[in-house]
Amino acid sequence: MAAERAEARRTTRQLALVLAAVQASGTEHPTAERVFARVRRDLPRISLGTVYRNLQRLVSDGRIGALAHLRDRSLRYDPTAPAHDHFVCEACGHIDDLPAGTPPGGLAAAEHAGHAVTSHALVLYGCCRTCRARA
Amino acid sequence: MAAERAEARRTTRQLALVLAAVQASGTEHPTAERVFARVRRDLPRISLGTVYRNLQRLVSDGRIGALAHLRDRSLRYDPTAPAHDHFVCEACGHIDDLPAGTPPGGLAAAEHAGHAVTSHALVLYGCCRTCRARA
DNA sequence: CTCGGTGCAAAGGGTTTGCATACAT
DNA sequence: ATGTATGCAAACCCTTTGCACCGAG
Repeated sequence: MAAERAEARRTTRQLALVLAAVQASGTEHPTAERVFARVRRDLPRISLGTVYRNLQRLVSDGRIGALAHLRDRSLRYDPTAPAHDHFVCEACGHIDDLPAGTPPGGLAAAEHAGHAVTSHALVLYGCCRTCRARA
Repeated sequence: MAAERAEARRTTRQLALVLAAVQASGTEHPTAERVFARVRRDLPRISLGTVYRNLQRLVSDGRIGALAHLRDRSLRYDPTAPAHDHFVCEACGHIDDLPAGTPPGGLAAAEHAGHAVTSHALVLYGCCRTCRARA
């Protein structure tokens, strides 16, 4: 499920720029399309396919994180690779990172059922600080 | 976010069978395709589009639940409408329901950041009881 | 009789893939 | 030189939609 073989992987301008775009995205959690738009400013001839391929590689190499469990089922990327939870504002769509701290709620129940839990994905929904102030 | 107007909704054989199929699915958490296959046994001429439309309606009417937070981004349906968490076995793919009990882990952090949390989705991943026994 | 639901088929969008070429090693 | 990564475009998958007909109320 992680990188298996370092293999003969080349360092291309495309890969570097895709990584840079995600790293520079802060808390935006960009979609592939958005990363594409950003990288395109420096490399106008890059293709969406290449962006997807590099994004995939960076994720499986553990260099960036992926967010694949949002309610709208969009696929987003995260400069922070280690697993952590997220808060999604239903008003503005902003996605905030949450510290990975506490263990997930259903853990005890799952283990009581005999399952071994190795990871989890948690998304909180609500109205963010900014939107609440605005209302 | 829920049903807004009862309106003039008709009870068709298709709707009833789609509901029945989900209700009979136990803990399978079927995809639309699977519901389609099942309903087709009784109504060979039903179309996938109709299944999707009825599934949508049943969800927004709160008669069944939807699971849109899986890592593989598949969309699944659940006879249990009230929100609850899930455990996914990475070995066999089985999805188990977890009691809705405890509040989610990052709650305190999110509220500390000034966000108002109204709901959440939690999916635990690991190896289920059965697969562990098998190994 | 009405108009909401259905079947069919085509459209959509987001992501992946095949292929010839370009380029990192 | 060697073979990986790229660009392009077509293919894919899953879900949604448009439209004419059907049938529940």
